[in-house]
Amino acid sequence: MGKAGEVSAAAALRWSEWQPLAGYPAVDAAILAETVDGGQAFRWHAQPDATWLGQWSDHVVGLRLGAAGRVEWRCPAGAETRTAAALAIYFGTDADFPAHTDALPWRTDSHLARCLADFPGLRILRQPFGETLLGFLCSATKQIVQIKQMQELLAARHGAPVPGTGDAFRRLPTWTELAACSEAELRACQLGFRARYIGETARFIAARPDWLRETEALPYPEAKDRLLGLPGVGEKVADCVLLFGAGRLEAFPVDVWILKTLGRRYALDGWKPPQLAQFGRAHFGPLAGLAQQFLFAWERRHGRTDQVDR
DNA sequence: TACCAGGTGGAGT
DNA sequence: ACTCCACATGGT
Repeated sequence: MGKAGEVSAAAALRWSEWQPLAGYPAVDAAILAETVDGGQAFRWHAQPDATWLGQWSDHVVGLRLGAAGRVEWRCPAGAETRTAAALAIYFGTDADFPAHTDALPWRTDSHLARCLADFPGLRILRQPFGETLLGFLCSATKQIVQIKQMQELLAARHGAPVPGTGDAFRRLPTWTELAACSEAELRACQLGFRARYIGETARFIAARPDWLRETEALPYPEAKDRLLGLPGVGEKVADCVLLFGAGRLEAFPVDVWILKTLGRRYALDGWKPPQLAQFGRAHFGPLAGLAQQFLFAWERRHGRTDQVDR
């Protein structure tokens, strides 16, 4: 299991040819890394051959950078057609992120302008709604590397094999599968106190087969209200699920990094998360969640230490 | 070794 | 409504 297992599994599998990711901008390696491994998704792993290996739903994808920063992908041989369709959704290749980014108030916000310039091409992923909920239920006071480890343990121990890959890859468990797990089994996946939330949420969702699909389809305020009713889901997790798992770019999650960056760069030190969320919506507008991702990435790159350079 | 991590919920003011 | 704190556990 773990990274070594994935490497050998990836090597043993018969892969498709590499092909360009249509409709995706040229990026450098750091931007690609920030996009797939910067805290939106938790199932992408850097490989020793400088490719990325990622999974969502029953999709398995390799990514690499080709000439001139063009992103190329491959998948298990035979899955090319359905993977191409899934990639378009996942990476939002039909969405106009250049226009979205240009619509942010960077012209009157010099810090935002600096963030956009630092991560050209960064965008918001569109992940499966239920898997996004699981990932962010695991995220409370955990580092990204640990959240990734939890996802791998959950998939390895409780997820079904990905069809067409032998036993090389496993999906994340469905909510129905999670509902069948004991809390001890969940805790054994390093979930800690999150195990109870995940177990209770799983039983709630498993008893309501249409609940997730209906919630994903609702307008942002109603969808958020429903998510907030789940144990372990508060304002921040609900907004992450809607931003990264439902394409709601107005969702503005306030985590510890956004708390820091708004305090340091916008002179809002001491403001509470609810106030900051309101500031975010008012200042950044209907695409506040997209702005949030640039601020988050910039602060994690430059703000590790406590310096406050204005 | 301390402190921190893409927080939440419940108890006590 | 606001504040404080327990909750598990590995990274840095």
